[in-house]
Amino acid sequence: MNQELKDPAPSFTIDVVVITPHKGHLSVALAADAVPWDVPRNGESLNSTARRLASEVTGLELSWIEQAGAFGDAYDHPSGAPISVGFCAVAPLGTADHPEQSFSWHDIGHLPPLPERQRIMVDSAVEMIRDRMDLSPVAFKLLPTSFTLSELQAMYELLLAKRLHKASFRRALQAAWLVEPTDEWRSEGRGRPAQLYRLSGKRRRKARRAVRFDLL
Amino acid sequence: MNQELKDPAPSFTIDVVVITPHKGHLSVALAADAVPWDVPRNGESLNSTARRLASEVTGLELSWIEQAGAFGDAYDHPSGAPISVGFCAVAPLGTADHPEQSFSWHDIGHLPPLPERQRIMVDSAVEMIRDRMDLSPVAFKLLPTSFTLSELQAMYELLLAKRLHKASFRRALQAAWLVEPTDEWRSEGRGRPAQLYRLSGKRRRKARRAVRFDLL
DNA sequence: TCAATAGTGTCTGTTAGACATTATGGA
DNA sequence: TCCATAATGTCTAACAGACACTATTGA
Repeated sequence: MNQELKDPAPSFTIDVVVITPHKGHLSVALAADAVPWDVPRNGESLNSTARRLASEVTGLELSWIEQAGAFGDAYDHPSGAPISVGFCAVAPLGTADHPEQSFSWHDIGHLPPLPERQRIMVDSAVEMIRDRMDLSPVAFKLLPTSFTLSELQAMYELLLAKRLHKASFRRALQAAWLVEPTDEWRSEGRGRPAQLYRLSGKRRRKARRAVRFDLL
Repeated sequence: MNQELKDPAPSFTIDVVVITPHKGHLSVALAADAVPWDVPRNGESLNSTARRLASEVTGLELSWIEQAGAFGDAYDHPSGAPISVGFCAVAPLGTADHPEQSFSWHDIGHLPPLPERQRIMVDSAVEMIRDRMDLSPVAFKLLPTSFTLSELQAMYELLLAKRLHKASFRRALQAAWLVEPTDEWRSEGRGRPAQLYRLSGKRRRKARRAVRFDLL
């Protein structure tokens, strides 16, 4: 990364908001009270720059990372660049338990003061996850590869910030052929042990949605 | 606009894909076989630059214009800039009937060769409209302020590229309190005249959507 | 009159959500 | 044993889609 301003201001930067669940909330990785950012190296694309940054932050190859857009109206940015391309990446549960050198994780509800442009980016990244979770398996990428259905539901509830109906949640999941059971079970304190599931690679039911008018 | 390269390559450009319905298809405005683009003037924000460009293209103040993201991996762009911020704007039916000086409208199914970066932008803009139409009144912005329900349905069918059920469409529309009738009627050739409606400014029903798993 | 389009009423299969019940472990 | 959690079955209201029907105009 290039967080020390040794060069003149670049023409644009790539900023990556890496989000992971931690202690029942969403957390974002920061370095020196700023969202990790860099500029593309020779011939590097926007996406591959973002992927490289994300793997530096987490030590993992993240499987969900998407562009959130260009941000330039707020000029406060560590680089001095006129615009920054913001990316949103998600890391699975547990990533925040072992922070990489020079990064730390912060609850999105209690962020330190950030450069204005990056504060807007973090908000956009969270909103982007919420908007896309019914079209993209982003909620699954925030969990380990195997998980209980209760954990999956809790993740949906965390992202959507509302309670869901257990039976309906599982029925919809089953109808979509989205998960498949493993032969493992997990006992978590009291209560009946839960079966572990994983995201199924099989064909999905074709989405037979009616037109909705859920406008604001 | 700044389509003649008199200055050195800017650090980024604003490109605006203006889309309007025309003869039963979607059309996009081009100038000299390129999507209109410019750079922000002194102190101009990304959004206001895009709005200015869009009004130069259509002669109107467009009410739906959103950023589609930053595009930089395809280096072919008239400006020579390393990245461009793409916007998608929609203009109401009829806009393409009276083209402004130096702009022309092209069916998105039969576009002339465009700079690679801009071809990707046009695809993204169309996809963006499709993705957002159930959360944003974008379909209404592609119609005049008053319209028949059949016209509205035809617009939804054009954008979604599939046929819709008439009775269901109207029921959902009514349940959402989305439109209100005017006292005007329109007779279009043969058949019973249709009542004109407009987008209602009233409170919407709160969207009581279940969780969907419409993943690919 | 026929043709064409607007608009509505009814039926049926599907589904979301409420509720209840069974299953299975730990304390 | 009691309690907590997993998992599932049943009922009901709401709704999408199919179909048929009426309404109203121009040719």
